[in-house]
Formats: sequence, C-alpha cells, structure tokens
Amino acid sequence: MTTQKDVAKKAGVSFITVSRVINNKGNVKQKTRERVLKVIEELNYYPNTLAQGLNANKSNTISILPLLREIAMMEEISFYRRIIAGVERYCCESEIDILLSTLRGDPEKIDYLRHYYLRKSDGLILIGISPDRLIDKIEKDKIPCSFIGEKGRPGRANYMHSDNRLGSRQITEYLLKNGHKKIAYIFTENPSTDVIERYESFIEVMEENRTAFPEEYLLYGDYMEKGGRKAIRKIAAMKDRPTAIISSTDTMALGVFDEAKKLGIDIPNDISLVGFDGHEFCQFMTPPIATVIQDLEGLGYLAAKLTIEQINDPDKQGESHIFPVVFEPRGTVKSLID
Amino acid sequence: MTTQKDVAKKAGVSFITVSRVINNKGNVKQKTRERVLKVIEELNYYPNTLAQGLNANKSNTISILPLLREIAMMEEISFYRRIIAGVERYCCESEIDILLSTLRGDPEKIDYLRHYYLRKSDGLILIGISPDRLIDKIEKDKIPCSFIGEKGRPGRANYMHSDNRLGSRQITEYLLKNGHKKIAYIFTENPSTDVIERYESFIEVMEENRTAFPEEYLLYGDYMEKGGRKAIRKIAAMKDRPTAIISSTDTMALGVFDEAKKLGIDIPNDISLVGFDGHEFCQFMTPPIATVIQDLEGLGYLAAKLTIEQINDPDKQGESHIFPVVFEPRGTVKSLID
DNA sequence: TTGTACGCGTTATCAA
DNA sequence: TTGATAACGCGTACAA
Repeated sequence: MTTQKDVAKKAGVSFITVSRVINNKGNVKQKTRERVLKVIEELNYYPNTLAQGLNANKSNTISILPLLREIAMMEEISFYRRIIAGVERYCCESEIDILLSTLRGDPEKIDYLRHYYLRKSDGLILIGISPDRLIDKIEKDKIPCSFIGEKGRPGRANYMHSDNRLGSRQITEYLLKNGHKKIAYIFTENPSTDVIERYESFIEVMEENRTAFPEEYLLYGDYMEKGGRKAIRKIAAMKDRPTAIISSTDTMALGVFDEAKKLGIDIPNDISLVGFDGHEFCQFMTPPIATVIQDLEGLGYLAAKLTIEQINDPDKQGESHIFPVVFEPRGTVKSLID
Repeated sequence: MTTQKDVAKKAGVSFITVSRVINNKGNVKQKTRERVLKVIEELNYYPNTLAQGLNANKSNTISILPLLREIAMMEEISFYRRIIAGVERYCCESEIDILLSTLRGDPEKIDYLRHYYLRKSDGLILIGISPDRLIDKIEKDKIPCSFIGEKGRPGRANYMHSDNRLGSRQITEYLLKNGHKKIAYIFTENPSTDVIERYESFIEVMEENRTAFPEEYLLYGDYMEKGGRKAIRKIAAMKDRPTAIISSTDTMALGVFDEAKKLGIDIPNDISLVGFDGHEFCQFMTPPIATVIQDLEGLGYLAAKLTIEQINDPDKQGESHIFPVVFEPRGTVKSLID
C-alpha cells in the first residue's frame, strides 16, 4: 500500500507536506505542490480514509437503515429503493458515502444505532423504524439522524413522512362524491405508522359524511398481492357487496385487480378500486389503477440533506416535514352518479 | 466516546485485556472476562472499527458499484435493487457491511476502484461495468471482485451473467415454431453487453432457420418505455407490418404494449410481443407480457459469496458463471398455426 | 514555506 | 494470565 511517507520520500519532502497538498491546507510552494501531485499520480496514492476517520473521529459516511418485515420483502425493497435513490442523489453532491444495512428480524431486538457507535457513521437515516426506544440516546449523544415514515416530538432528530391523512381523505371524499356508499377497506395485519394513518383518516371522513362502515367491510391483508387476492375473494362471497374497495397499499390493490379478473368481477364496472403508494405499475394496468402518489425520492433527498446539515452543525435543531401527495383517480374508479 | 481504556480503567485491568475479551483471543481468566463484559455493557462500549481497520488494513465492508446511465435511471434502479437484495442477503450472514455507491457520469472517467483504495473496501461488486480498463490493476493488487453482467478471461475476477443467448434463442425459436416469419426487433442505442448478446443470438437463430430479417424491422430504443412507444409507432406506419416484435428489454416492451393500445393495435391478435428481463409487472398486464425471467437476486448472492470467499482466501481463482433463465410465453404471443 | 512530536483506538509482539 | 511497547496512516499543534 502506498502511504504519505512513500510519496514524501519520492518527492523529497516530509510527509506532512503531502498531507497539506491533498487537503489543500496550509501553505505549500506551488512548485512543491506540483511535484507532490505528480508523485501521487505516479504511485497511485490514495489517502487512507480509515486513518483519516480515526483521527477526526468521523468517517464521511451515513448509514441507511431500512427495516424489513420478512413478509413483505420484495414490496418493501422496491419502496426503499426509491427513497435510497433520493439519498444517493444528495450524498453524491456532498462526497459522502453510504452504508446500506437492511435490518431484518425482531424489531425489538435490533441494535439500530450500531452503525453510529461501531462504524462511526456520521449520521443515520432510519426507514420504518419507531423512534421511541432510540430517542434518548440520540439526544444524549447528539446523533444526526432522520426518521422516514415516522413522527416524533421536536428535538434533535428529523422526521418526515408522506401526507397519508390527506391522501386517504382525498380518496374517500372522491368515492363518496361519486356516489359510493358501500366502501370496503383493506387494512393490514401489523400495520405500519403510514398504514394506520391512512385507515384513521378514512374512518374520519366516513364519519364526517355519516356513511356507515359495517364491520364486514373491514378486511386485513399482508401488504402483499396475496392479501389483496384473499380480500377480493371474501368480497366476492358477500351477499351485499361493496361498490368500491380502498386498499392500504398498491401491491394489495394489484392482488385485488388480478384476482378479480379471475373471479369474473369487472373493475370498475362491478366494483371500483383505489390503491395507495404510487407504484409505477399502476399506470400501466388496463384500466390504470387509481392511487395516491408519494414523492419517495424527495423524502430520501431531504433526509440526507437534513442529516448532513446536522453533521456539519452539531447544534442544529431537528425538523419535521410532511410531504404532499397527489391522488390520481384513474380508470379503476367508476362514478355511480349519472 | 468510550474506548478500551475507559473500560479497562473501570474494570481495573489494562486495556489490552479488554481487547482480548472482545476478540475472544488469548487467555483471560473467566472471572476477569465477566467483569470486563459487565463494564462494556455498562459503558455502552463499542470497538472502533476505524481503528480496527487501520490496524488490519481492512474494513469489513464490500462496495456495490452499479453504473447508472442517466437516461435509464428508474429502469436501472429497479433492476439493480434486486441484485442488491441478493448481495445483502449473503452479507447479512457474513457480518459484512455494504457500501453502496451508484456511479453516474461519463463511464470512461469514473474511478471504479476508488472504494478499494480509498475506503479500504475489502471487495467490490461491479454491475454493468466493463472489466477491460480495470483488469490489470485488479490482477496486480489482487482485488477481490465480481463483475455482474459481464464476461472476462479467467483470472482473479469473478464474472457472472444471465444466459442471454439461450433466452433469446428460446424466444426466437418459439416464435418461428408458431408460424411467425416477419419478426421485428427492438435493439438499443448504446447497447450493454447483455443487450448485444440477446441481439446476436436472435440473428443467429434467424439465420439458422433461413428466415429473412429485413433492415426495416431492426428498430432502436433507449432502454425505456419511450423507446418502445417510438418503435411501435414506426411499425404502425409500415406497409408490411411484422407479425411479432421482440424487445431487448421489458421496459421497452411495456412502452410498445401501452402505445399499441392507444394506436388501436391489438396485442397479440394484430402483433405478438415478447420482452426480456423478467420484470414483475409483466405478469400483471392484460394479457400478461411474455418475457425471459432472470435470477437477479441469485446473481447478487453469488457475487457476494465469491467476493467474500476471495477476501478470506487471497489466492482463490476467479470463477465464471452463466445463470439459467426461463422463457415464459404468455398472453402476448399468438400462434399463427391453426 | 517546511518539519517534528504527538495522539486518534486498536491489535500484535514480546516480556513478565 | 496479564501487561508494556510499538505500529497502523493520518492530521494538528507547535517549532524552525
């Protein structure tokens, strides 16, 4: 391995001069600098970031930590990738590298701050992880971090999530306005914060509009297609079928969509359907599936930005942001009003 | 920050004993070990991996380096995320962390080995990156690495890719067997190695079967939906339309599919369509799009496995693997034979 | 403008 | 079984 010493020797200077050159710090005579740079090139010298990090007690990395529920693997991976793309876009500009560590297993037992303490990650971006158990340590050790998809009290951490309530409100109001009175809802087992908000907002709007929501119409899925398939089969068997279905996630909506076809149920003529998430595939279905589009890349970008700002300014307060969403009613919703 | 010294002081031992305890090396009296472990717990001590890495000149990380052509951003992100999922699955088991660094910009100017030299990544997984310019350094410095989607001469590096030739052969033979004689092909501008292989194999089979492939039927897309849309519009304007279209990628096939609908062209009754890649969305279209399914997660998993094996055994030779693919003829292909 | 001495937290080597 | 010392590569503080 080539070190500063090797470069220094060959360039006929002391190694500290080499350090000055690569960091553009201190005064180095132009001629010396050029000579050193030439030797660096010749010897294929790279500074050792481990040593730099040890010295400065920082590593110029941030860690992205998505929590993966085993059950929803591919679904979440696709979801996370878009967030990560946003993080990457910001980090690219800041010359910060990214440690990716998808977390699996029992959420109660995972050591979420491990990367900060162990790897000296300068900051953390936590996706789908509850701040409750972590916030004390974060405040105490001033850990720069952002929670995506969660809310929390103002303090050190940043919080950001999509406006699930608004999206859900828009869906529900749109369906009601179009004459739907019998609406089924596909909730999930082990719901995430996002999914809970969507459901709560749905109930709220239904109550505001004094529309009945019989228990029978509340179904549970598993985040995945399979859950949607199960749900539509249950609905198919009902005596009094709903005229519309709202699914907590696009993937379950997809399951409903595909299984309905097999059951001979016509969407939207027999039943209308709306999803939530904004997956790309929705728009290519026949008909295109109505959904709420989120700015996942934007979430990731902002998380990176705020986290890195805190790294550079340890006293910066945390921020909370709610990201706007766009409800797109598409071909899967039929108006019952002539 | 808590260091070995702090633990040592509180436990009433020298710091070297602490080191022995956390590494399970050397002899430490059981009672001392327990006392040290207790203090480690109390002080929330984590070893500093930067210091460990500096000492051992390795970092216990591997870098994933996907090359991103600007033009095909979301497409490639979706492609890469499945490979990365495979890498993660293996690394998880090996307690190795992952540095993710999506590369953008001019492929000729990117420093692909930067992570190895700078960050002391123990190994590299390069996706969609040509080995040509790198292989000398890799051999010289014995860099553990795997190229996904590329071929190369046996040596230090590992190479793995899907069996594009076989997939393409299966598609073409299937179409011919079903009576298609006029087949259009959507190739790409700036084709990747994968895409070139698919095309070459297509031509090979056409020649073997002495089937004419007029120049007019060779179209060029941009990897994306848009390319597919452009292609089908050209085809729609032809006097002598093909009876089938093979698209180099699923995403372009999707463009063909969606745009055909708008043009009033019925797939498969007017024209048959086959894609390549195995994207999930294909199966949910109406009708489902025929495609060649690849084991992307398997590619990632194997790349991680071979790379890490080389890290642990510096003299291990590189391996080459061709991954089997599965052609799934689906609803978008119509037989012309009664 | 350039150089020397020291410390970052860890592990390896040798000594007790 | 335990401890002292040196070394990993770099940057800071201070000196020349």
